[in-house]
Amino acid sequence: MDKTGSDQTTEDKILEAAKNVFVAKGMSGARMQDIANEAGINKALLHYYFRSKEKLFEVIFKAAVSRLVPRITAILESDLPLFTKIERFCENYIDTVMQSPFIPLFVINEMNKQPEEFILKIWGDQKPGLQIFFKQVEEAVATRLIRPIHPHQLLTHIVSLNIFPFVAKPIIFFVTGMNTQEYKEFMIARKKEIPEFIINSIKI
Amino acid sequence: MDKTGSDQTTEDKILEAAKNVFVAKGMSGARMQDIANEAGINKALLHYYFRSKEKLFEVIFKAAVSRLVPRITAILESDLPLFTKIERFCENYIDTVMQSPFIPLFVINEMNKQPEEFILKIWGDQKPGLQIFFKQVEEAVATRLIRPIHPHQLLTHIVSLNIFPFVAKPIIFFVTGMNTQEYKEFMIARKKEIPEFIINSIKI
DNA sequence: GTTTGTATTAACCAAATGGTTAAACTAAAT
DNA sequence: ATTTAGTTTAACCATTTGGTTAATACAAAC
Repeated sequence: MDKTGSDQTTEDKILEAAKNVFVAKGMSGARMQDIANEAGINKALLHYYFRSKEKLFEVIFKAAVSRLVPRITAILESDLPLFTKIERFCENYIDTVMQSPFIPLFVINEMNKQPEEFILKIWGDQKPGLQIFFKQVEEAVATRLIRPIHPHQLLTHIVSLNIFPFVAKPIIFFVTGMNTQEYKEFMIARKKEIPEFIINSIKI
Repeated sequence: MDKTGSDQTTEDKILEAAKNVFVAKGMSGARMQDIANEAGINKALLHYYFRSKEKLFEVIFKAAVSRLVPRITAILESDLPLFTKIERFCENYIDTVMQSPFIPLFVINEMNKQPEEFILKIWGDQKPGLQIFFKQVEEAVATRLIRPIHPHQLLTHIVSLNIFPFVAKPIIFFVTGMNTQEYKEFMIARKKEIPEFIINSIKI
């Protein structure tokens, strides 16, 4: 099967190419011929391996989401102290996304396109177990460990600070004049910058 | 021209419909027939009024961007004290976007699709005048008004906290159980929450 | 009522699109 | 060498797509 010296299967080639094209054009805008071109294969193979555009998309979507969501919610659901939780969340999130930087934009788009379907696909009919985190924040406020802040606002701050810089990459490059290596270091630095920023803000 | 009792021109109907479809499907994925359907008009009118899909898209893109970028950079370029600047930026930004909540996602997508073209279209060959803000942050650090923080990191924090919650609307709804009115109040509250959060973090 | 300019429509067009089909290719097993 | 199973290809198909065209409708001016 492998006769060109490359060790990538046709299936893997398709998945990689499809990911790039779906990210660039969205599901509707992506062309099967473009995916085939990018993968360096004949278009009929897309159907041979994945049956339809929709199914191909589904595979990539599932892979993206399953890489992100479980470990993120696991941290927030754990018994760790609040500040440790924030630190772990940030470190974990940024590490995860740096390995697949397309995920935030991809997930954001899908989430906004069909919100109900998106949520159903990821969580079914359950709710993410964030009550533990919310209660923890409320307790920390009540015991004056942290300033008064609504748990929803705090979670939004945390997630915003972690996600947005990935989708803002082009503008960060432009505004700061960073190159690729500098951007990478910038994002790695954020693993500590963000929790420090947050904890400094809420700590009494 | 107006014979149905509605005071919207055909052109306005097209623009509104196109905005919705472009936001939902992206430029590639948007279908002219879908836009015509949403506007309740004959497809040929799209070409009569706007010549081509690309030109139609351009009009909407320009309108979106011109509503956001100038006032945001103007605040950062001004002579206001640093903390006032942060407060003004957040208040202004959230007010602006709440009037056209589709803008962040729209702009984020365009920015990531073709970064160079995006930047060229908005700024031409100039640079946004953010040096004033960056120097201000450095001075504030030097004079121990604020904790040491890199200006690039601070700007990224500020913009992240303001933009992301708009594109995260579906997940915020889901995770918090908010309804539309509650979400609106939540976002209005952020006009004060965000600068407070930031200033508490950096202030010595 | 007629003319003029603008707006709207339905039909049409060539190209693009997702998907299908059958033949050809490849490699392993016999 | 032949058979088998899996992979790949080029051609094909019906439908969709952005855009065009000519006729019709509409409203204002004369």
